[in-house]
Amino acid sequence: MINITFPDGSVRQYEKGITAIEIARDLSPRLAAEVLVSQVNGHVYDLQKPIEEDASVRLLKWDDEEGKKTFWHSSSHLMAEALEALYPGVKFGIGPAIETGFYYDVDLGDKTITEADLKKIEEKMLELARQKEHFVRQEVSKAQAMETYKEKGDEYKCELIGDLEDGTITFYTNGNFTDLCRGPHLVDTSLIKAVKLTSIAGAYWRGDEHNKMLTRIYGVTFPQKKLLDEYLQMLEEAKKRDHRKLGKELELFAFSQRVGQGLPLWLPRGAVLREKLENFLKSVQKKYGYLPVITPHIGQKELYVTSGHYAKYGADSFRPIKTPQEGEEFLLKPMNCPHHCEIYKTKPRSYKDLPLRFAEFGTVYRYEQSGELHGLTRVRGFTQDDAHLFVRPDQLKEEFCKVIDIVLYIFKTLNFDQYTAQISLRDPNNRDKYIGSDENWEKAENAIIEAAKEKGLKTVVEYGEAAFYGPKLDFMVKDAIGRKWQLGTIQVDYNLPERFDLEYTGADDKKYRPIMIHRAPFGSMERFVAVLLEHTGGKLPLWLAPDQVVILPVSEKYNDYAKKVCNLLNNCDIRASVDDRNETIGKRIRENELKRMPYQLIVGEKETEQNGVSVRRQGGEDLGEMSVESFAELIRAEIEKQLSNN
RNA sequence: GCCGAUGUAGCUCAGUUGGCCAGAGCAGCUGAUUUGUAAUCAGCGGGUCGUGGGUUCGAAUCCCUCCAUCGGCUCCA
Repeated sequence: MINITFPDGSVRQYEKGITAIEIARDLSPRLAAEVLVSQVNGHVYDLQKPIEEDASVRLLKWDDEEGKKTFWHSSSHLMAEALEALYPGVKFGIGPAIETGFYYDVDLGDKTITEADLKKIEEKMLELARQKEHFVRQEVSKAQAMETYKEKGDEYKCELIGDLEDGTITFYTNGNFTDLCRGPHLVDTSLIKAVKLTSIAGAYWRGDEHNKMLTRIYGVTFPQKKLLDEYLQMLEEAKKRDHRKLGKELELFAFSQRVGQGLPLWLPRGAVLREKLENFLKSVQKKYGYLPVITPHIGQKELYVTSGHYAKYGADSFRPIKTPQEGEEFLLKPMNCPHHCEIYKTKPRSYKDLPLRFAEFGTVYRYEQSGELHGLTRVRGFTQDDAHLFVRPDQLKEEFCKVIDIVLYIFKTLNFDQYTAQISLRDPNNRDKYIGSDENWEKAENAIIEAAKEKGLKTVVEYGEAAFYGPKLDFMVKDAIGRKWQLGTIQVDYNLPERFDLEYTGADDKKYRPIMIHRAPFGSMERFVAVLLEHTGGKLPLWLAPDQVVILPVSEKYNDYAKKVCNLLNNCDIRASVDDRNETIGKRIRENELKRMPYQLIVGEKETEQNGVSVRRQGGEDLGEMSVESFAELIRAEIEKQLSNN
């Protein structure tokens, strides 16, 4: 007999060699029906794997991350089986589970698959799922595995097997389909009740653009039809919140083919929104001792040769700008840091001057590959809410912590209450990708890790995600419908101070090198506005709304009164306008609702007589009649509440 | 940049297998209406069918080039 310990601490005894699914059946039939995969002593295993000794066992279900992952991984095998049935001779690359769903990369030879074919594949998958095919694990030798796939003519699998160690190779078979796979998998396919193949795209074999492009088919599956419906509904909701759509509808920004791709045009309303965001951050930064600076949009090529960016990115950037002067070349500013370094160098600095914090809403231009451009989240010209902090080593951690404070304050004010921080460190196996000494890298990495810990951030560490000049801390927020976005970033840099030979004089009259912190809490104005729109669905908080109030006279007779009210509100710094178009009141209300107008004031006979307004809040709530002064006070109080955030 | 899809009026979309002058709703303009909390009525104007080329008696429709957009891949200082 062996002892099995459960997550609640209870222990039961079972025969040696019992499987997790048998344990589940013993505990309850319902659990047995729902369990997807097991975790034995921390490792995820097939439910049919015999347990040979004392172990702690968790039975993972749909709600467990690993449960979902196994479910989707098995689904990708199910899809592969369907593909092989429908397209004989298809070769397979890899088919993993992803955050939502799964994909399989396939080589269809001279055949092609289009969106129209997905339905057929879905139906085949459901047909196979209903046959309750068991996932059967089989250990094979490297030679056997190689032989199988050579015979099948699948060079991709052969390549994968080539990289594996003999003795660790396993196959999984469901129905007529066998795949090289580490597992684990579901017990059988019958748990897969709903299938949706979501899209089809090209993907390079092993992610390398020099390799052949395979066809990637994305899908998602669920153990209940209801869950699929909910998922599809979420996708609909996401579509409605798409910032590109909202940007057009709310007249915030636009793109023009003539101006060029990836170069956003900010419309009047969008410009107001941006201005409000900028002013908000400026006032926070003022409190934290930042000094505003302004630098030009271009700089001599030499500047970027000094910074090292030219060597790294020069070839893939906008071409240098030539002048009538032979040999003179300028680059469009791709980042603000080199300029800020030169500001640092405008005079000798003492240890007493530090930290120095130069802030600038700096517009930069980067030649992103055309296929990468996307709405406002990935553009070729954008404005960073940038600042560079020049600090002494003994100030590094404290300054880093204060930057984290700013980021968190912004998140709180804008109701991003779910966020994590990613600590991006060097790829330990590929150190020549980075510039700077090992010693400095270690110091910088430790400073970030400690600061994040001190601030109690929920963090994940990613190796290989660091910038080439230093490690960074990136903030990821979850929006109102659960999608993750990367926003602000804080980066430690020992490299640029070196390259620009930045110094300060210490108390001992010796020269020292300051450390630089790059930071952008929004990331960029473009990206932040995009995320904010998707988060709020366009219902911006009152203090940010480009239009806060519209006044609707019931008929022409009340236009003058409406204008008077409008003036009063404008004088209180409230962004109000009159909608006196010759349309019914119902139509004007509808249109202003569609524009996400926070407040609509209806004025007619009653209101004119009593010097009042009837207040409708966005969404339809009727706040009744009140004086103009009370309304202005209501607005003031609401904004104050939104900005105080304590 | 690569793979795939798409591109018809300011917006959202129709336009059968190539065939008279390319359509609708919304928006716009004009007029009527003077409106009380999510679409008043009528009339009018508006398109080189993304661009350039080709096939054809004839092209929005078929073929090629380029441009842009979308979904991915790669990338993201």
